[in-house]
Amino acid sequence: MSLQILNTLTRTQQEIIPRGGLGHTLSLYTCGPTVYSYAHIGNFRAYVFEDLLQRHLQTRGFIVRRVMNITDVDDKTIRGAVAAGISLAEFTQPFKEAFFADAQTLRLLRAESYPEATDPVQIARMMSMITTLMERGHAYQAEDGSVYFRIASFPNYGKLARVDLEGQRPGQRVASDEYEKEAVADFALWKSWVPEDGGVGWESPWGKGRPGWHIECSAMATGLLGETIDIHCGGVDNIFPHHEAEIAQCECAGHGVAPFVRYWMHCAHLMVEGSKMAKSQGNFYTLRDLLAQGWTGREVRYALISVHYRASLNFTREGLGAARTALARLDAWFLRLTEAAAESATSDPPDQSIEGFFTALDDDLNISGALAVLFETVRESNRMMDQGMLTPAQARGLLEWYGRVNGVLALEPDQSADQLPVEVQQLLDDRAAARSAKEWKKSDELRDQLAALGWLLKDTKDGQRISKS
RNA sequence: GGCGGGGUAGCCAAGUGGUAAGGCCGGGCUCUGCAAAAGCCCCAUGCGACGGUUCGAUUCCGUCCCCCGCCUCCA
Repeated sequence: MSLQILNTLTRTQQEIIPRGGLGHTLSLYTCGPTVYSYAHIGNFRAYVFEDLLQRHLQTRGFIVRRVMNITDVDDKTIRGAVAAGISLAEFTQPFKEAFFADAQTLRLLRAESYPEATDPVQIARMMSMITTLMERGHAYQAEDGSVYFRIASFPNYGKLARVDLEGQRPGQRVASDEYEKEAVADFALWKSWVPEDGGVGWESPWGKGRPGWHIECSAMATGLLGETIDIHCGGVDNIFPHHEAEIAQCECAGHGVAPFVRYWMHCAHLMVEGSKMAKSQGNFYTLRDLLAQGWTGREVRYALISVHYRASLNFTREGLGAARTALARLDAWFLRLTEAAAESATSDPPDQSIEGFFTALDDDLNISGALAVLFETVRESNRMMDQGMLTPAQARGLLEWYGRVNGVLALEPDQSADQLPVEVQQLLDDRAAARSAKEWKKSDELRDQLAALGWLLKDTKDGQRISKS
């Protein structure tokens, strides 16, 4: 089966074929963060989905060129900078750094580039696009100095979201401060400077101002990936108006031959404990919040990745707990398999059926089906090891398979490079000695001492295993 | 109102016109000096409601109910 995804544009499932044909580079544009604050767990749901997509594409042999933008100028960033009395760059810098740190914690693959909206190169490209749109009659400057996209000039507007502008005539929704626009739905390409913008602004042919949000993505996407992009991802809330606007801008400013994007993919939102995540409800989490609660990046990753991207995800404490338990099971299985394979230099290929992990993902990233294959394989091979029926070569074959599986899931245990504290190591050594002398009472006392220090001890047939409790 | 996504066991969640994957929780057992851990087994005559088509529907059709999102630069 070929790799297929549900294309928002056509609302049908389609095989992914790069623009240049199979074997050619596949361009992937993923909407990135607006760095006015720490990204929240809902943002990361989208990024984890995109990571799964990229990893699976690569596993299937696609050569992926991915770009993710950083929006570092908009209403919120300006408001934050002005409120803090610092420059826009000073304000956004820590949030940019936090974003990359969080992305690493969640094991997200790096994109090829992370263009920033305030980059002079990008600003210049935005102005160039706006100029073209003006020249072609797709944009106009209003009385307030702002430049707007003239939606009436683009009959295809609404094709992605399938909205009918006829049904949204100006009326109850006209904001009082938008009187200068020709039509309500016209959106800003260039926002003219206002006092609230403080020191933020760029000189342009239309006066001092700043770019509109939609034009940022349009300019960065086409500038780095070309006028036609293969796949463009984002959250469902971006379908309208953001992505609709991007289509309008790109297809009107470009050479007009090809579509801006060939495959649109959108992930659903997540909820927290059954409710919409909102600051007012007190269920608004950043990754940092979760780490502070004792969860690890890979546990959060598992919780986010294990629900199909188009289904709304109910993010709960129970779900995180389930992630922790399931990961522990995978870890234990991997360790056991590694030991079973130790004496084998060769590997026997596993049953072909476990390739079902990948064919499930081929079907619009059916992660549930894929995980089912993984856990069935875990149970079946555990059963064989219980019975002493799994040969070392078979174990090695399974390990190699799991290596490919993990290339997509990225759920391996964290590297615990840290040395054990000296006193802990001493207690462990003492206990090992006591155990070999069968001094159970002393052994138990030492275990209690370790527990008091915050260490959890487990006796396995290969000796003591310790972890932080 | 318009557009879109959903309602499957306590929770999360696949899937098929032919009698319900997987994960977590729970129960049982095995192993172990004990404990913990780990492993195996069990766990929905039922798939929002009501009609219809069919030999047979959770899966197809119709009607209805409920949840979530977008239509206000929020993933």
